[in-house]
Amino acid sequence: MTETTPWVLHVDLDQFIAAVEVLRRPELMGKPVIVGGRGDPSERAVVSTASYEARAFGVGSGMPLRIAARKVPDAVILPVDAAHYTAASDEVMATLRAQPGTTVQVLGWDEAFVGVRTDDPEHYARDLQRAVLDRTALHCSVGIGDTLLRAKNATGFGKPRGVFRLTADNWLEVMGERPTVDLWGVGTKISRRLAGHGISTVAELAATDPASLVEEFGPKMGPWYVTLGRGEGTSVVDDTPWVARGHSRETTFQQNLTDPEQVRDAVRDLVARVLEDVAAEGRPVIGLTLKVRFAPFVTKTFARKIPETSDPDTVLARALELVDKLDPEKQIRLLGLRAEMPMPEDAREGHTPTRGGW
DNA sequence: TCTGGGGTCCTAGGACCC
DNA sequence: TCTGGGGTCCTAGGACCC
Repeated sequence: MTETTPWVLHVDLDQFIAAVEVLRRPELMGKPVIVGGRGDPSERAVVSTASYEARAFGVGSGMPLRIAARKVPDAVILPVDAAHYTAASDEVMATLRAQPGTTVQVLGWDEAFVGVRTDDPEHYARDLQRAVLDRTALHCSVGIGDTLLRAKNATGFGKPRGVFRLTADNWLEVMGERPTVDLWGVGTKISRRLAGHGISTVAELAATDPASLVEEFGPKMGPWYVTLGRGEGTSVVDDTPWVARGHSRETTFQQNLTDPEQVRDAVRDLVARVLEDVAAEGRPVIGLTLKVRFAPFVTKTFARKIPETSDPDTVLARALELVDKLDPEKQIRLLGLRAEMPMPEDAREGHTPTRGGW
């Protein structure tokens, strides 16, 4: 073979948000750092990222900030500074794109797939880690795979600061006995439903007849879960620019809302904020979704298509019509508004229907 | 312990049409 | 009068990811 082998690398920054905060406040090095909400543990908020020192106390992403603060009394709790993380992320992604021969597919602030041709992917991964560290002073882990899925699942075994390879050769050996919830794309709900069919491990899922899951999960998702169990799927890293399908804003009220007029005020505010993002792209609005969380934790959504418009007053009027569907007796703890935008034809073309980031 | 904010995609069921 | 089968569009809801 004269051509070198194509590989998928999954680059994942270690404790990204906490690490970025420590960089601009070196005195925090080695301390338990928790970033979340507005940095006030008495408010309704959750942990975005905890440093490894804080994780040692059992704190993790998604945990209520209040609980995290209780677990680590001396933790330094900081507010989320999205603009700062975006800037740091851009530096990291620029570094990846600057490496010879790479195709970069960004998944979020702190991770990306990198497609590359090489006969020594471990060596390439170490070069990548060094380049990122030299330019941004941030450490990352790298998963190597022959599919996106295997690369993504490999990264966890390399953390922190390491490299791990997962291919068709060792997939079942490494992943086979693990619970299905460890798979990227399978959460707690699906893993429980799979268990109801006698499928608990990755190996069991991989050995399942795809057609047998159609009734439970539908024509696409049933067979797709078997694909996940096998670690298969695409090997193509896709760097075509991302086109937003919509924009949304949400607010959680510190005290539940009961007054309908307050709800209308909140919707006016959300419309204004959503439209800022939509207007920035110069695209019209074609649909609205109002998402409401009632106390304690029940979510309802109300959606409607609307004639294409860029007029803020029209959007506001339509949004307020959705508000009228709410039961005024119910206490509201979260309000979200999403505006959908038309997809350009060329962006829709060739788009692979996938979920959860790819 | 009590659950943020920003996204993506899939499915079911009803309305409507031929 | 009661009925088929196929298709599309829309709404609501669910699940997942970072």
